[in-house]
Amino acid sequence: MHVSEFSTAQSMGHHSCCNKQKVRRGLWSPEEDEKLIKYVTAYGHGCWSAVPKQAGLQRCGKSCRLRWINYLRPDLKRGCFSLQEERTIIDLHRILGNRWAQIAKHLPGRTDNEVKNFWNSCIKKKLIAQGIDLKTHKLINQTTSTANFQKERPPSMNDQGVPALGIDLGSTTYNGSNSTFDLKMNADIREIASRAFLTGNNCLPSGENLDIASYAIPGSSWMEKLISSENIQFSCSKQPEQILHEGNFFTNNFSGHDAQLAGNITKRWPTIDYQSENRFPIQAEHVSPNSMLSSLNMKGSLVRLESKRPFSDYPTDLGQLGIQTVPYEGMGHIQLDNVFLHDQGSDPNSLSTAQFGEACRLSDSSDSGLNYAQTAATRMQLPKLCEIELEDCSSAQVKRNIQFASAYGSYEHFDIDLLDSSIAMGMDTDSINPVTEWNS
DNA sequence: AAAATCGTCAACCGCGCGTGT
DNA sequence: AACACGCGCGGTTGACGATTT
Repeated sequence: MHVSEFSTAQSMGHHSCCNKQKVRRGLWSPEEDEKLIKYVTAYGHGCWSAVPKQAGLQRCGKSCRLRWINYLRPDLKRGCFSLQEERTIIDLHRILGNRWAQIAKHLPGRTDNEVKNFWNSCIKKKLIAQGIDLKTHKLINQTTSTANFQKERPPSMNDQGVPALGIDLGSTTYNGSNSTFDLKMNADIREIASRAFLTGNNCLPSGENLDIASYAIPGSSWMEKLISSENIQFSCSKQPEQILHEGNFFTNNFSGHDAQLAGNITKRWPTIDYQSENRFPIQAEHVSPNSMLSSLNMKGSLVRLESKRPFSDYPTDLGQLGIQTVPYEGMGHIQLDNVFLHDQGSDPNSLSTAQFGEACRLSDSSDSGLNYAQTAATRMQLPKLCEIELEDCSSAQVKRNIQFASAYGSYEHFDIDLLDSSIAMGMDTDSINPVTEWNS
């Protein structure tokens, strides 16, 4: 492939947009770039197939489009991927597979091509070196079970890393006697929280009401400030390294909701990234409407709902669920956008927002399905992709989960998409007794 | 020092989907 | 209904610089 090469559509079988003209192929010259930039900046791209002619380029429209999207667009980030971006890619790949365009949408300034290249040239090797299966993201040679779930996840998800989640600590400075650092809620979770806390109704399925007053936030709450996009600044006389290892630092210094929030943050404070990035990314899993983070019992990443049949096939009347006779064979994969996930179920008033890229797993102790009616009024919308995973829990639990999912189906508010049923779920279906209780 | 191999990434290719005729 | 067209996507290629042999 050389810059000077010309070819014709007839001889090479190229795109229809190249049919009637000789087109250049290969790398773009600075002159070509300039022409394309000038044209698109002035007139927009409009119909790509018309661009080369208008811009005076001997390229096909497709090539112009690609060059613009992947290289010339002004909003591209360039440069190496940050650790945070890498984790986001891994987390999303676990959920989405090789859907690079979808993944790239969650990485501002990055293109699908860039993400794909990064995955193929870099991340892939790391995961393989860690013995992680590239499709399932589980450790190779380890059976699936509830107990093993945490261990099977990529290290980046829990113990060492931070998915793109709710709260970030900004840059930290230490002047020899004091550490100062900023806390800021990221845009995703702020949007969720603000709709729940401040606006209320527009985050609820139609016909439901939320008593906002019952979730009043203390005026001095961090949460309130964070939602309003303020930085919260902390200062203390310890070195950052010391703080990192003091699990009770925040709880000793703040009270009430703030202390609980802080305590949870502190516990999840990772220790490996500080030196290199001078940042404190935080894996704060959930923020609940009463301004607390959700229970520590939350089991990490929820994100997948599986069912044998298209979601819409499930009767929305919970009483009819017994219709399914072999619910697990050839399980499909349901992707729920705008889903709100219930916490472990102990307190219907403390529903938590499942964070983007993260999820709550419906454990055996979860009563999400059973409590559904009770808790419906406090559901709110999750603006990002979310899925729910059925783990190898009892069939009764699976049934509840399906009820839970099915209940969502009764709301047009939720946008439900059935993905390819061939997607490997990495699920140990043998450990489930699917039929006997299903019909009960 | 030269050749071989590796790694990265821009660019290409073919396919599928949506839309218009 | 059938076809043409444009677009976006994921898989793949190949140029080229870096590293190893």
